[in-house]
Amino acid sequence: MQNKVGIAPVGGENLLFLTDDQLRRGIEAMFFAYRAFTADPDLILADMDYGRAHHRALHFIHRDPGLTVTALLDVLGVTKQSLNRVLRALIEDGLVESRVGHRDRRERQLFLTEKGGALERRLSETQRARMRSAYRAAGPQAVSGFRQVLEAMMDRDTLRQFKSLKDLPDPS
Amino acid sequence: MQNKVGIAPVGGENLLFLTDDQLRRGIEAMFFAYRAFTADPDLILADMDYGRAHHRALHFIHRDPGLTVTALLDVLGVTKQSLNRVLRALIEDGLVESRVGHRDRRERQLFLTEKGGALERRLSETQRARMRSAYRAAGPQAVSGFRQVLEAMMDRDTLRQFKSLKDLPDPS
DNA sequence: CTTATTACGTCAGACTTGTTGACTTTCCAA
DNA sequence: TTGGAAAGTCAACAAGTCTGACGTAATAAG
Repeated sequence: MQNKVGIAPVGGENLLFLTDDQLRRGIEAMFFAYRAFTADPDLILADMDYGRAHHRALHFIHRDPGLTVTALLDVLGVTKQSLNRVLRALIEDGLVESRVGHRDRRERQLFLTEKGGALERRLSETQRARMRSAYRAAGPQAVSGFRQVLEAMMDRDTLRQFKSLKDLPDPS
Repeated sequence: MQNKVGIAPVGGENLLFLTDDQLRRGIEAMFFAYRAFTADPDLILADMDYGRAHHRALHFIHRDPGLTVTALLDVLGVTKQSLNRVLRALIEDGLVESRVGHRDRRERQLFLTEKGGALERRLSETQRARMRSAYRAAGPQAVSGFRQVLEAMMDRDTLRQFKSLKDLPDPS
């Protein structure tokens, strides 16, 4: 079951890093890094009545203004009932605006209000700062590897979703 | 606020990758990759009455058999009330054994039973398989960068915790 | 020896985030 | 005009987290 040898059975390269122990270290690094990664926004959100779910909604509405509820549902991978509660709170508090779709009027298109944009910036800036610092410390080559491994970890559908995310049209 | 230029103000290197847009892509990659990363164990756990919290407990008991409840609390970063519920279920179901500490009899030392070890292996093997495949696809240099960036993202205490984790004495 | 502290366990109550299932409303399209 | 898709709503529940309070046992400190 376990690979005690530390050399992959096939493949000509030096694959010492594929020992179970090295893989376990990678798994643990993901666990610890993700916790650190979410720590800063969580601190801000804890003061308000919001949680991580609200942050995620704000993030994806910011990066693709006017997206429909279904599209948001898709990218977040939760049920509409779950998202609805979050969205309702954000709309009631005036952070998100829900407009009737102009092509298909059944659809709702979501936009951040000025207030919503302000909170999104405040949240994402802490996360960007951490990421920027990590990128700077590790260097360009490491960043490239970081991105390569993360993408290779995604399943087909997730990767497709990730790749299809458009660039920000207007970095406000 | 936003860095539209795309070149870091200081630093002689090519720091194009530090634009806000590149940082946002990194943030999203973390989000999607972490979701994929936990998907396989979650599927297995869903069948039983267990969740991600049980998996984490099994993982750290496996990697450091005999650790005390306080030590586990520390590494997981949750409250004892939260952990207690998880631990009680695992002990009642015969996956974890809690022995009175031989040095300090107030302490409880935690061990996996054979049954617990079997589940831990089943869970971690799916995660290792994904990580192995990602590592193989990305190559050794990318793996090195991946690890560097993840470590650079951790805060001091988390990094200290991560570094202090011992290697597995007996990869059973 | 008495007292304080530590480690652990437990009970109660709350919140966030997720789930299913059932139902209504709206509205496009055949 | 009617069927079906998109969206929203309500109810009930579960996992996992939290805080606060309390009890017990064992060690450490005085």
